[in-house]
Amino acid sequence: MKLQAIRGMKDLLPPDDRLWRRVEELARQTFMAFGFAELRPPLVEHTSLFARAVGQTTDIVEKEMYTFQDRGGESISLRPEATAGVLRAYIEHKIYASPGPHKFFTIGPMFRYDRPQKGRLRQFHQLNCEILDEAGPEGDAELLVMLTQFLAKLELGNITILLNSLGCASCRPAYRQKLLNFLLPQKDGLCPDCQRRMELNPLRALDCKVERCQTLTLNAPELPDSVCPECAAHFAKVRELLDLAGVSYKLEPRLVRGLDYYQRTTFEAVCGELGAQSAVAGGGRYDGLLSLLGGPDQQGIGFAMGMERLIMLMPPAQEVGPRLMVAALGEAAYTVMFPLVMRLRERGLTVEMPPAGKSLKALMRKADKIKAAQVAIVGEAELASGQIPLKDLGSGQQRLLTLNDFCRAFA
RNA sequence: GUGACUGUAGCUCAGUUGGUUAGAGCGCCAGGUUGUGGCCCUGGAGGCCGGGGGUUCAAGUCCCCUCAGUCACCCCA
Repeated sequence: MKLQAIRGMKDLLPPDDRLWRRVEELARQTFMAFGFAELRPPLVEHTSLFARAVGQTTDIVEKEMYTFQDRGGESISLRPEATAGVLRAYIEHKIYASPGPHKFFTIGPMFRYDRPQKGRLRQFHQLNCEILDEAGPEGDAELLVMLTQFLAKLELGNITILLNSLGCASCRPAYRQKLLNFLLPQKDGLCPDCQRRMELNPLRALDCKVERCQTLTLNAPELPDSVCPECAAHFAKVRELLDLAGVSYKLEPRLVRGLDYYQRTTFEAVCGELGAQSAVAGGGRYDGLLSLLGGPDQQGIGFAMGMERLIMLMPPAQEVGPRLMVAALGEAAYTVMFPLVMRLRERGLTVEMPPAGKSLKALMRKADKIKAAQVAIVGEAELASGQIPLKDLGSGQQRLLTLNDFCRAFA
């Protein structure tokens, strides 16, 4: 037996649990203020759902999914992203029949069989938001404002929003051809990856990291100049609303998303401190995806944030000790203090009471080690006098309280 | 899937051209100190040297394989 976590999958250990809770609580609070409700799809879906939604030829579907047969012989997969499951639920439960827009958020683990590195795990966690049955640019803007507000509340700093428009089903094919016409004559000069990209997704050649490819594509046609008037108007309105809301962003004509379903507005939130995996959030509009999955002819837009990447940008978690430690010297003291401690806990106070068998020195060392804010020492003498010393470990000050006052002190 | 670097105590790391019984600091436990912690002193526990194979009289050290970690490519959040 291998006593070792699966590669690329990590245990969440204290004190980091505090960071995770803070992110999740802040996310729920922020998303709900914008009218989002939580939708939790299963972690596993039919493989065909992801193949259809994410794109048959994407790397995610082709080589990164955890796919296996269940005992009934069906091909099922661990979700590599959240949108597909949310849309499936939206269609299956006919949520589209009631008036939109509908706003959902999903928080949880995603799975991709990648080679682990900084900011990249095989089980990672995303905060995911979708607005469905929303065709107008107001939805795009609202979502981006919400994302910006959330990142600001986390006080991460140094994050840039990159914004682009990919065009729609009617104008993107023309652009794609225009780009291919530009790339084809210099195919031999491009890196092997870009030559492959020309087959699969030529737009990706635009953000290649190889210097030679960047030089060769310097004068390549760019998206915002090539989209149709409708897409251009949509994009202009999104930017106008963002300006009104005071959201700053950077236009990035070469920003391309890797999932097939994105159209029109796309965006990414990046931070240089993260190393190679610099995107903390990414998303965009996916008009046409609902109908592609057999749903209604409604539009949608969404984003996902990588929780591990957010947390890497936060200051490290500090151990926080209990508010009070009761040091009971001897069984008699323990018996008296036990019900009191239980009552304090009932009120929500964090209280520790180690077993009675230890020496005073050991108890005091423990109080220090667990960083208790205050210590009450109770032994034979205190029981006899009815006076309990309560010591503040920060200031070193000590005061005497009766048992009654002691309980009241923490009310 | 490709490449580079790294695996020695709970943690951070030493360990010589291969050579006796593998070390340090921190942490942990106990004592110095019989009811007041942090500092100091003393003692103690704790190691399949990631795993397997090979070379050798002899391997933590050299070679091969493997697993894992880290970073980068790729991909993406």
